[in-house]
This record gives sequence, C-alpha cells and structure tokens, in this order.
Amino acid sequence: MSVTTLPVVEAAAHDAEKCKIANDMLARVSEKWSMRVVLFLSTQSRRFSDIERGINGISQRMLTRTLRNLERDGLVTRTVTHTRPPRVDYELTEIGFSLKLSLSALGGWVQENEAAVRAARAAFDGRTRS
Amino acid sequence: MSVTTLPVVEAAAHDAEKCKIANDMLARVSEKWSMRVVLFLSTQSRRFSDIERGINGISQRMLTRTLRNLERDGLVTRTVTHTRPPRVDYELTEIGFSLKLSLSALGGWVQENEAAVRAARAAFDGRTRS
DNA sequence: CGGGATCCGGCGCGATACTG
DNA sequence: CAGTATCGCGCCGGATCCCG
Repeated sequence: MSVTTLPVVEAAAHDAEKCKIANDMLARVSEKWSMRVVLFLSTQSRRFSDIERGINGISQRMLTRTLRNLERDGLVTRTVTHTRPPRVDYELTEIGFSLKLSLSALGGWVQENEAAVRAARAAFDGRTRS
Repeated sequence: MSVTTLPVVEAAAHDAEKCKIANDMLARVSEKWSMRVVLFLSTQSRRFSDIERGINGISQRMLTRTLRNLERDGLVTRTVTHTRPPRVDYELTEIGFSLKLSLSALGGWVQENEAAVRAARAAFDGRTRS
C-alpha cells in the first residue's frame, strides 16, 4: 500500500503487482547481456553458438542464463532439434520484438543526449577532484 | 572495433564512445533506486528528507549515492541553502526530464505486456518444476 | 554442440554509528 | 538535516571442468 513503489509507470494504474513486474522487467533488460542478445536476435532466428560468437565477450554460462531468463519471460522461444550434434535455435517472440522497439526509443534518447551527459560528467569530476 | 557492442541503439551511428555511454545510462537507470528518485522529482523540486520519506524503503546511504550519480550525469541539480539546520534541494534538469519521458514510454510497454509476461513465467515455472 | 555444476572475486546494497 | 565511515551479506558474473 505504499504511495510510491513503481519506478517506471507513473500515476495511472498503480497496483502492487504491476509495480513488481515493471521492476523485474527493468532489471531483466539491464542484466548486462540481455539487450545485446535481444538485439542480436532482432533480425533473425539464431542458434546458440552463433549468438555466442556474435556477441563479443559473453561467456557460455552467461549466455545460457540470459537466454533462460528471456525465455521464462516469454521474450524468446527455444527450439531444440535432436540431431547429433544437437542444435538449438532461439527466436524473438512478438512481445520480445515489441520490447526491442520500445528500447530503441530509449536508444534515441541516448543518441540525442550522450554528448550532454559526457560533458556533465567531465564537469562534475573536475569540480570534485580538486 | 567489435561488431555488436551496443545494446540499445541499433545500426545507426555505432561508434565505441556512444556505446559506452548508452550502456552506462541503461545501468544508471536500472540501479534499483534511480527511477524511483527521478519519478519522485518529476513533478517538482524536493529536499533530501522529503525524498527519503517519499520513497518507501530507501536507505539514507543509497539515496545519497543515487542522487550523486544522477547529479554527475547532469540529470538533477543540487542546491544547498546554508541555514541551520541546512537544507538541500534536488530538481530534475531538462535532460533529466526528457529521460523521464522516454522511460514513461517503456512504462507503457510494461502496462501492455505485464499480463503476458506474468503468464509466460507461470507457464515456464510449471513446465520446469515438474 | 549445448549446456550443467562448482568455485570464487567483486560490489551493490542494507544496517548502524558518527559528524558539521 | 544531510550527509560520511565502516562492516557485512547476497549475488551477479567469469573461469573451469564435465556430460549427453
């Protein structure tokens, strides 16, 4: 029953359940590798090793965990082909793709304000280091 | 020179510097308390203790750190009034407010897809726990 | 090939106590 | 009132080894 529990959504529709989901989604999206994976899958379906090679510096462990989380949230689908060697393909779902679109909007903000943020940081650091 | 280093912004304008800033901003925004603070400041200027009381469960330490980070990025301003007891007011800058607008868009996505995500999680958990 | 199991360091974050 | 300092836990994320 707290007054301000929800970070993203504002006044409208402010129940506890949605707050939790909103927090979780924001957390998910910022989990260091999630966005890279979503972006990498945004154009086409990819198999595990393709993603691993396509995303620079991700470990096998983290790729697995990231994909599991995205799958759990219904953002990607996992398709296993039982051959030898086995083959697993990952693909963005419809809602996964819509999330990617929303995030691209945030990307727009970054493009417009990146210079200002960098300048602000430099000014702040110069001010406090003295 | 990696091919895919940037999570948010896509094909356009893909230099390393902007990538780093984009990552940083996404990290900042997801720092557990940042969004709550930004949202709380979105309507008006507030003093330290007001924010502390307004945001349910934040510790003094984390509020201080969060505000410092936001200030460093040029998203909030800090105004000190030297009285006894002292008084410090925080206010959203213009670019801080524009960020809030972009994030509200993401909030819209959450509102639309929260039910789907919750259902997906339930289905996934039921599938794997068996 | 596509993972799972385990070990481990770093640090995000909270609780508490102290200061100008 | 608005911080800073210190301590400690949890957990994210990397490395390494093993398995079907």
